[in-house]
Amino acid sequence: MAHAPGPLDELDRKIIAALTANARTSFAEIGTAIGLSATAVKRRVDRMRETGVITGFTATVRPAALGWRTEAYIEVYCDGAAPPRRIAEVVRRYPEITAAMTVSGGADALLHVRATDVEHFEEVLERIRTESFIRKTISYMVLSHLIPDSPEAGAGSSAVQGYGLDEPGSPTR
Amino acid sequence: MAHAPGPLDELDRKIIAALTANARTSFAEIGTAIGLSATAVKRRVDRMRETGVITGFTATVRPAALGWRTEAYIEVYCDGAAPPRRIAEVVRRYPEITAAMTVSGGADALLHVRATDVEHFEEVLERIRTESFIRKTISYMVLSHLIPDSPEAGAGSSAVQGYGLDEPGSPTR
DNA sequence: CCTGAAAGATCGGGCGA
DNA sequence: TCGCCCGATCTTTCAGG
Repeated sequence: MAHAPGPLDELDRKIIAALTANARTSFAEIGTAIGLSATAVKRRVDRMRETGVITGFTATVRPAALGWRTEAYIEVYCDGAAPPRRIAEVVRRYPEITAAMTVSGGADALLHVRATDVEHFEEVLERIRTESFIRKTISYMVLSHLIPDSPEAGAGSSAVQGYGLDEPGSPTR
Repeated sequence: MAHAPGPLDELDRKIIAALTANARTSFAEIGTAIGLSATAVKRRVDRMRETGVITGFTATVRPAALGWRTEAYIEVYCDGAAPPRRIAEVVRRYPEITAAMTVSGGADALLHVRATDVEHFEEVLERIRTESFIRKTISYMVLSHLIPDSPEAGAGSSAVQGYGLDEPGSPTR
């Protein structure tokens, strides 16, 4: 939680590369790969967590396997003074909203939404549109991913995920 | 790599929740938490990796700490027949493009881009705009994230990340 | 499908260079 | 900062219900 990132050397970067490739790689294995002892690797990892460079370790899951089969981005246009704080409060109430940010350009905010299916998405969209300060929305349904593994992880400062128990109970079947 | 996801029971979901919260949680700990032996937990995790439910384990990193301080979404409008395959090929050549997808709505594709700074982003954008089939682009610079931890991980079927050694050599300093 | 046992690897703290 | 040492814990395979 400290905040003194301090420059990372090449060893730190290699450690990060190893851990992003596989978060469960042992410190010993990383160590032999980069010419350091397991202890030294662990210390560096601890320090990077301390300073907020590494914000966590997470399993990546195929959302469809958990029942989230629909994905969309929503541009949000707000009334006059749209205080980001207000938007943030509202947005946090939706488990379907997995990312939200203010943006420059036409829209005030951009939301990333996951839903079980199109019906569910429509329901979420309608709920969002009734929020007091929202003037207009434009939705982009995601059709297909062009990059097999779209990282995007750590877009904010991710540490905990936890989409999985929120809503859908129907696996791939 | 097999593909027969087969329904997940509640135990599987709890294991996923534990591993997304912290990918380095030991099987033993997960086991005691959900009332299973470490062996049983491992077997279930192995199976879920096998069937593609869990696609990998990754460290989440604060991009700014690695030198990626600028983030944007780009709507791409293509000429006439815009074959997704063609777009995918091109898009894969850009290390700065961390996610790309085809979308319904006005635009043909939506790109997520990370750059070291605004100058770098402008340079990337200009390169993208010279691609043969692109007619028009609209950029949204990300100003601030409204959800502290925007998961988004596993948007596709993530297993490896690896942004970190591609370009920027300048840490936080 | 599960548990339990056992061998080897890993973790994590302490200590000295 | 590092590497080495060591007890506790974890991983992984195997046998058995």
